[in-house]
Amino acid sequence: MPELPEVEITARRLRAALPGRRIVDLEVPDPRLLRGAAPDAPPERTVAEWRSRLTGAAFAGLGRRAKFLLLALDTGETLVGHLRMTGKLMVLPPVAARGHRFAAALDDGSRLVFVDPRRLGELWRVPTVELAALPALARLGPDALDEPSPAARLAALGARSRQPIKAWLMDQRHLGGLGNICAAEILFHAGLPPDRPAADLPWEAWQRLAAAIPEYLRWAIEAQWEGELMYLGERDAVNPFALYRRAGAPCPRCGTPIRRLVIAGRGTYVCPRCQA
DNA sequence: CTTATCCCCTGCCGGC
DNA sequence: TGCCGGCAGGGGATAA
Repeated sequence: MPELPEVEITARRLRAALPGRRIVDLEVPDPRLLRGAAPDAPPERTVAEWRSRLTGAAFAGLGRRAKFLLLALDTGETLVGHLRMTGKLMVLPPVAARGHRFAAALDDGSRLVFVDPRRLGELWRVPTVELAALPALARLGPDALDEPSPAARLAALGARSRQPIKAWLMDQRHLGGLGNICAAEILFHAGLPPDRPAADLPWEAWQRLAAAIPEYLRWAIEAQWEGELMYLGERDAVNPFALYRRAGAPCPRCGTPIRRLVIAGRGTYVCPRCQA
C-alpha cells in the first residue's frame, strides 16, 4: 500500500541496480498486470508481444512521478509501473521466487520481480516520447516531494473546494504522491482537523501545510529506508507512523487518545486535541 | 466543473 | 476451532 515515500525508496533501489542491465527473458504468470494492449487481446498474445519487445532491451534510467515508477529502456520505450495497494517491484538475486506476477531475467543472473498479492498493480509499455501524454501522468499535479508547492499555490487552488482537506490532499491533480497515510500524518504534524473543507482554511494553515508536506515525506523516506520495505498488514510489519492504525493509543504529543474517523470513505486517524 | 459511489482483487484480523 | 464481515498506504469509471 505504497505512497510517495515507498515508491521513492523503490525507485532509488532500482536506480542502483538496473541501469545498464539487459533483459534476457520474461516470465509473466499473471498477464493481467500488463497494460497498453487492446483490452480484449488474448493474454498469450500480449505476453508474446511484451517478450519480443523487451528481450534484449537494456535499462537506461529510473524515475518516479507521484506514485508512478518510470523505467526507461534503450529501445525507445518506457515501462510505467503502479504498485497500487500491495505491489512491490524489486531486483532479487538469482534464487527461486514464487508468487510474483512478473519477472524479467537480467544479464547478470538477477531478476526484476513484481510481487502483488491483491493484483491491483499495473505495468504499461509506452513509447518514451508519448510519456507526457499518457492520461494517468498528464492528470498529475506537481510532485509533492520534488517540487514542494509554495503555500500560495496550495491556498489559491484550495480556495474554492468544499472537499475535506484530507481528501483534497489525496487528490492527485492538486499534488502528486500523497495517499491516505501521508495525508493523515501530515495533517497531524500541521495541527489541522482532516474534515475541515479546504476552502475554510486560513492562510496560516496553508503555510503550515506547505512546510509539513516535504518535511513529513523526507522523514517517511528516512524512516523506511533501511531493511526490507514492508506494508502495514504484512506479517511482522512495524508501524512507523505517529497515528495511523493506533486508535485508542495516546497521542505522541499530548497523550489524548487517538480517534479513528471515516472521511471520504477512508479510515482517518486524528488527535482530537492537537487537531482541534 | 465538482463530489460521491462503486468497482477492481486478495489476505488478514477480530468477533462470534 | 471455523466461519464471516469488515477492512485495506490506490485510483479509474460512472453517476448526480
